[in-house]
Amino acid sequence: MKISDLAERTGLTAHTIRYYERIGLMPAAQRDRSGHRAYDERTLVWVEFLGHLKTTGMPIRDMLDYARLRAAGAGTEGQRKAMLARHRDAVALRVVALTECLDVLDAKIAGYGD
Amino acid sequence: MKISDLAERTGLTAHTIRYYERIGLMPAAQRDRSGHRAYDERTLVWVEFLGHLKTTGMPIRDMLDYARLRAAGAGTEGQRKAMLARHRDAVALRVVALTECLDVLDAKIAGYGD
DNA sequence: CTACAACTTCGAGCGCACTCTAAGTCAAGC
DNA sequence: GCTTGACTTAGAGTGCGCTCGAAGTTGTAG
Repeated sequence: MKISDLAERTGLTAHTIRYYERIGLMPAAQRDRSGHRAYDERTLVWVEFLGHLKTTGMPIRDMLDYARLRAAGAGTEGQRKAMLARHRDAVALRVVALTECLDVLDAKIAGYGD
Repeated sequence: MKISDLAERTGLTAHTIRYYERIGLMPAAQRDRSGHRAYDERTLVWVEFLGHLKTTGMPIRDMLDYARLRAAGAGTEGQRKAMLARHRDAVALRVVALTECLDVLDAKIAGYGD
């Protein structure tokens, strides 16, 4: 898979994918004989997971912490699990806050009449 | 109410409140005899409402559109209601997306075992 | 009278997450 | 053989939403 294919399948741009590699969010890509990046399905899964973290508002610096633990391999599972659990709880709180805001918005909208 | 009081009651800083006024998110404040900004309860309500829009991810440029309609007064209620309704729907979609991501996170966390 | 905190304006600076440009390389199709 | 287009690098630029600093004024407490 070339960078343009990965871009299409993830919704990122090739620019953004190179940026992610540069800052360490993605491991250095394999290269084909002409020096172009060549990706496999495992990379796709990783980028999609990063997408979930991004959707839920995790800052890149935290994704980097997670990526570094992942790169460190065995022995870091506990820390990774704890990180994700903390993040999960924060997201759940945000869902509650958003739901409350929806009520406020609905009330305001209703207040405008027809 | 002085700017420091409004700051304390809204959780914003005085710097941010002046910034909001500068860009047009808040109407030019009344001044006391020494030139200091003096706020009433209505301003507090407005800032709290801006807080709801911010919490739900509305960009400042959209808040500005809303603020301008509000400043224009009567006759813009329909547009304001439509804006809020569109925003409400977008927020509802985000809540759904976040909830789906929570499931993904839970699955991932469970995958790490104990 | 003096010290001090809180206010004022203007404008620069910052952190985040991209986003784009320039200049160059390479493989495939006509 | 030449054009086309996707790739490569390094580094600069962008938009958002603050955030801070400098320099000056004002009201209150001791």
